[in-house]
Amino acid sequence: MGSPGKAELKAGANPLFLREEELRRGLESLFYAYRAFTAEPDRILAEIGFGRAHHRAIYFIGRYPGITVSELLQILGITKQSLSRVLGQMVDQGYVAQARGTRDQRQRLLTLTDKGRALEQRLTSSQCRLFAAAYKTAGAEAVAGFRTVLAGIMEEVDRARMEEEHGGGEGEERPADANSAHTAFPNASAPRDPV
Amino acid sequence: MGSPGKAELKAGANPLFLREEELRRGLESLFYAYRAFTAEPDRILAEIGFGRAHHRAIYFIGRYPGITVSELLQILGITKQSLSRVLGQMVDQGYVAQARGTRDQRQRLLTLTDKGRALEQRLTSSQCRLFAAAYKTAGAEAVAGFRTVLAGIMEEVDRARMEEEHGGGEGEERPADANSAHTAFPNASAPRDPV
DNA sequence: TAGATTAGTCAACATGGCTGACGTATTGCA
DNA sequence: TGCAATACGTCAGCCATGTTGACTAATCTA
Repeated sequence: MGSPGKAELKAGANPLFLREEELRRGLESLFYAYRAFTAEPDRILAEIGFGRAHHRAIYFIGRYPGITVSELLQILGITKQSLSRVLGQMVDQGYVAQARGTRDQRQRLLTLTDKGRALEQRLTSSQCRLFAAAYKTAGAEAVAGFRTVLAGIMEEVDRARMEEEHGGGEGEERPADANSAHTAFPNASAPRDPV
Repeated sequence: MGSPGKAELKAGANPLFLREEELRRGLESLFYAYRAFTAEPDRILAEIGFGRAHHRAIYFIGRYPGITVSELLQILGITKQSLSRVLGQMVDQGYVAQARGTRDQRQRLLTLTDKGRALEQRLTSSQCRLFAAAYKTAGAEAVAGFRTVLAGIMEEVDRARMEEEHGGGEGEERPADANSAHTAFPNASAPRDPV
C-alpha cells in the first residue's frame, strides 16, 4: 500500500483498487499459511535426515496404500528420477514396502510399514492439529468456504481426483490390501488418460 | 482411504475417522491449491531465468515500496545470503532500485523500477486471475471463510503484519515515497522486536 | 569513542527439482 | 510367437534455493 506507481488506482474508493487489494491479501494469506503448514513437518523430518519430498511421498502412500509408482508420480507431479531418490531411501530405511503387482508384475505397489505409518501419523497429526485449531476458531461455515475456494484454485486434475475419491466407496466395497488385483488409487482401475 | 492400518478407525461411522478424513482433505486441498498458485508465475519467471525466490522478493518490494533489506528478510524468513543472491540479480538487471535511507544511511530502501513493476504486475495479475475465478465461483461468503481459515493457519507474526497493514492508513496519512524518513513496511517505524 | 546495527561478501554444503540416456522385466497385441 | 509398449530403476550431471560460518565496511547510538 502506498505504492507510488499505483497512486491513480487508489485515489478515492476506486473499486478496481479495492478488488486488487482484496485479491492480494488472498495471495499473501495463502503464502503465509502454506509456510506455516510445512514448518512443523519440516522440523520433524530434519531430525531423521528427510525433507519435504519424503513427506509428500509418505503422505500419499499412506493415503493410497498399494499405489503404484507411476500413479504416485502423477499425483506428485515430479519426475521418476526425483521420486526414486527419496523413495529409495525410504525403502532402504524400512519406511516403505514394495510388492509386485499380481495383475501386472511390472508394477511395484507401495505401502507403509509400521515404521512408516508411525512417521506418517506423526507428520499428519501435527498438521491436523494446526488445521483443527484453525477450523475450530473459524467455524464450520468458514471451513466449508475454505475448502470451496481451494477447490477452485487447484487444477482440475487434482480436484477430480479428490472428488472421485470422496464420491467413491464410503464403505468396504473396495478392499485395498496391497496385493489385490487393483490398487487403492482412485484413477487406477481404468487408466483413462495414459501418461 | 482403505488404509489397512486404520481399519479400526473407519469401522462404522466413527467420528474420529470422519474428523481425520475431513482434516486430510483440507491438507491435500492446500497442497494442490498452492501448487496451482505457483505454476503460472513459475512459467513466466522461467522465461527470464528467474525463479520463485525472485517472485517472492519482487512481490513484497512492490507491496511495501521503500522496504529495507532486513524487513524483507523478516517477511521472507530466509537468510540474507539467500536473498542477496536473487536481489543482486534483480538490481543488476534493473528490476529493483536501491536508495540509501535518509534517516538511517545504512539502510538500503528497495523499490521497483518501471521494468520491475511491469514484471510484478504480470506475475500478480496472473495469480489474481486464478483467485478471482475461484472467488467468483465460490461466492463472497466462501471467500470470507477462506481468508478466516488461512489466517488461523498462518503464524501469528504474519497474521499480525497483515492486520496491522490492513487496519493502518486507509488514506494518505503515510506517504511512502522511497526516500521518506520512514519505510512503507508496517512494522518498520517502531522496531518492537529486534531481529 | 565503543559497541551495536545494517548491509554485503565469500565459501561450502544440502535438498530437491530437472534433462538425457540406458537397462530390464513384463505385458499386450498383430 | 515375436515385437513394441509399458513400468520401473539407474547413472550422470545441471540448476535453483535454502543453509551455516566467517568476515568486512559503513553508520548509528549510548
